[in-house]
Amino acid sequence: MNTKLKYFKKILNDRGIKPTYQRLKILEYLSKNMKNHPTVEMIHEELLKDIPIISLTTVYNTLNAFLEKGLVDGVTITGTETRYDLDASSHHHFLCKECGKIIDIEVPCAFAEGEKTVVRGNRIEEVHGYFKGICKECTDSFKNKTKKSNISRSKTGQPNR
Amino acid sequence: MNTKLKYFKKILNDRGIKPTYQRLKILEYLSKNMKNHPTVEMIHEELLKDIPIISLTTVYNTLNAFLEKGLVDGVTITGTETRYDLDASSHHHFLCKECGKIIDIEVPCAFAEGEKTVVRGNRIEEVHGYFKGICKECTDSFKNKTKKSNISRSKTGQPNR
DNA sequence: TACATAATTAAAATGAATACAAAATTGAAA
DNA sequence: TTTCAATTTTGTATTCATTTTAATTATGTA
Ligand SMILES: [Mn+2]
Ligand SMILES: [Mn+2]
Ligand SMILES: [Zn+2]
Ligand SMILES: [Zn+2]
Repeated sequence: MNTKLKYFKKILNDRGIKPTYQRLKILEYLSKNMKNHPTVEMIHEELLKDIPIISLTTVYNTLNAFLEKGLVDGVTITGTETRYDLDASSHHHFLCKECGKIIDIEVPCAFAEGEKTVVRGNRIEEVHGYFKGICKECTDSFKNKTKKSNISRSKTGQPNR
Repeated sequence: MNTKLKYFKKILNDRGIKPTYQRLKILEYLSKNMKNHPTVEMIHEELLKDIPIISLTTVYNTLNAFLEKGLVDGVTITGTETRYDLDASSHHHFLCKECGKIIDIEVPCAFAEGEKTVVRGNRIEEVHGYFKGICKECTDSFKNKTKKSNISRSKTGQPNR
């Protein structure tokens, strides 16, 4: 049997989740898409290629099971749907308003690092931090576009519209 | 005319929002419930007492207009619905898993305070930070319950169930 | 008054997530 | 191997927040 799947099997067993085929494939997908923070829809869509009859409900059920056992984290940042993250350690995210991608961001934060577990008397169990803005790549590609149009203006002598 | 409503009228005018009756009342409600972070439903429910035919759509429309003009902030923290906050300055929140309330939390954060506007090359436009856990009041009332049952046990000699 | 524009409303549509019950699978015990 | 209960998967229906659409109403101006 696939050595990777054996590894995933152990992970599920360790968390007290019975390792079924669909659960293994969902876990496999998550591990391959660590940095994508996929939606339920994305996971389902992709798995349909391998398991043509896997139901959306199963993906929901599985992810909820994973959530309960702390195997994954749910990232609610777009406001419309939950994104799933196999990295369940508390870390920050950045959502690009231009290209829509969600990336991990490392920032110094005593709360995320678990150094402080209480704020003003309130006991912290979860820390959620994220930014919205324009990502590096989108900023750069905008600069490039501007530069190009400057060149074309200098050639034509026409102002940009 | 109500002096407060005149004040709200100015606020809307300054933001380029035509001050209609329903908009003024929604703004008034928000100002009275600053610390509540109400849902659309809560706002609608309450306003129905004053304006028996105000529609849920109008509340949605109005809040979306307020959001666009930066008059309010949308707090998505429960995962199910948006909570609205007349304090649009970026600040942290705490959601109590026990009693469900959402409170403002002041924490030292260079990003929320606007000192840093870029993280690893990505341009920040919004900063969102919140915690989930057990609030001070709920923690205290749990302690009290425990203490009480200890007293009652010492009186009755019976173990707690 | 008449017309244009904007705001409000009710009704319908959308979309993520859950509830539910039937069918399929699993894993022992007999 | 057969049996049988427990668990999982599946498809469908439903819920719930929010958006869209289109009709109605209010507002302002010529
Ligand atoms: Mn992440
Ligand atoms: Mn607040
Ligand atoms: Zn981008
Ligand atoms: Zn509480």
